[in-house]
Amino acid sequence: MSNADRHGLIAKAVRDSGGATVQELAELTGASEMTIRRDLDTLAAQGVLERVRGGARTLLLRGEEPPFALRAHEAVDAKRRIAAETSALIADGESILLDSGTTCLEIARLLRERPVTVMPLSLQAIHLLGETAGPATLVVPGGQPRAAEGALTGPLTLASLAALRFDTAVIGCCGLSAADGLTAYDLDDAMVKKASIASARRTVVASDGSKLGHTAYAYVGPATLLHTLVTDTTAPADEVTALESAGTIVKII
Amino acid sequence: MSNADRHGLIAKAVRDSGGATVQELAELTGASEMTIRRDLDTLAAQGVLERVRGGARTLLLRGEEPPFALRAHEAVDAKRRIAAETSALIADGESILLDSGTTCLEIARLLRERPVTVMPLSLQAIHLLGETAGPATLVVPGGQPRAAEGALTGPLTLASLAALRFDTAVIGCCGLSAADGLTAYDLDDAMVKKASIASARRTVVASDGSKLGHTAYAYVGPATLLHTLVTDTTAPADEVTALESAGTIVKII
DNA sequence: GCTTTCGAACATGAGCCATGTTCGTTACGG
DNA sequence: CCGTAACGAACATGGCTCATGTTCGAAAGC
Repeated sequence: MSNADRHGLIAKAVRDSGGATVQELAELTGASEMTIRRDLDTLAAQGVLERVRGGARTLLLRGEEPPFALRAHEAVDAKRRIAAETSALIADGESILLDSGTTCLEIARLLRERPVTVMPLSLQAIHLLGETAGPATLVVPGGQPRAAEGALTGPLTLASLAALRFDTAVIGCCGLSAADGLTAYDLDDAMVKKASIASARRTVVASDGSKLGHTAYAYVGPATLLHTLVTDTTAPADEVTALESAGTIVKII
Repeated sequence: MSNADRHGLIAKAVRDSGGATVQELAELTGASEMTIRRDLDTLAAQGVLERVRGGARTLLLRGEEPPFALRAHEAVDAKRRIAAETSALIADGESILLDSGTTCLEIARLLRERPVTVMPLSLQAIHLLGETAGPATLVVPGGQPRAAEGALTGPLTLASLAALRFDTAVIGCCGLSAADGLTAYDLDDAMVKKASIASARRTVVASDGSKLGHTAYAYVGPATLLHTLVTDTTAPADEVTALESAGTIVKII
């Protein structure tokens, strides 16, 4: 079992029952108590849980998004496939706006090898595109990063978006439905997504099926703004048909 | 001998004589030819030299700056000490503009642990400040990074600078003299430095002594714009006195 | 004050990275 | 067109780092 797997197990156990003791977690994972303690410290630093004497307590409220460090290791396969398909929708030479989130980070990994211009809206993607001298051209937007998420937001980000026009905006999402449109967990994020869509000729949403039919609390815009949705087979069929009849092209991988 | 040491030796040998064979370099460093080939590939990717059959040729013109990857390992000690002194000049709570370059990267490492707001002008420093959740607040400027240097330049950078005002601008330099003022190797860089100084109440230059009395080709501004210079004992005494009589406070570490 | 938990320090082992060696392939010179 | 030298892919090896476990003294809670 890898380090990340164990972290996932612990986070799930703590979230499901609201808390757990070090002993319980050691039994559950088969690791020693010392290792569990170290894991709990790590997860506490990531904001996944709260350390208490004897164990840990959950910090996550229902409906809230789990932290980036955890999501990055979940459903990697589906994300890779969605990323590959999204990348295939993009032609050489395009200028691309790339949203924050784990799926978009996978897309950044692929775009690095393509002759395109990319402006990523997360620190992780900036780092990925900046450290290797590939054929891709990197443009950095201004902004203030939101904690571990690394998503750039605020007036500097909006100003950078306002100053440029893109061929394609690749957007990740927290919630999408034909009825409630595109939604985000964070108001600042929602503003950035809104401005992103406005600055691009075409909007592609890359999202695994679990987000479809779900509605987060910050409204971005109606589903009719979206040209294409790339998702996987876990997407609910009724949402897919509703989105398609609203004019969005849906690619199911 | 560490990897970086050997790279430094190879780069120096190639630069000094304009070129070298794999055999020569293997003898010089005591490494195998295969290792030398791998090193040459790495250095070629960094833009330090050009690979030719049987060896390598220099790419650097006289007076040009060696690439970032090499400078980062040179005179680390002096840079650390200059960085520490520069950091000491900054009060908690200040908002700081941090220039690109290896010395400023060391300063970023120290500022990470301080309750300050930092806007770094290089990708490396953004990454450093963004990955660890320290007390420092990170603000990212927009811009286009210049290759391996990671220095942000262009209209987006200038716009970000124009939108903000800072307590202190910490500037690295390529050349500084009382007569010719502050100079940079790159015109875009020079424009950013100029705008940086204009956006800050106070300008601190952090530079090892080798840059003093030296003049690069892109003019930034007169030495009278600088409030404080932090340098080391290798700084030429006559330049130091000339700068001091022009009104700059000089700290020699 | 007693018990349990905690975490610092050290031991250990697995995995990774740098290096070297071998050998078939490729490029240049005659 | 052939011979020689260089090249680089593939594998072997060894050092180093990182994760894990163990021990034990300290600290926290009952």
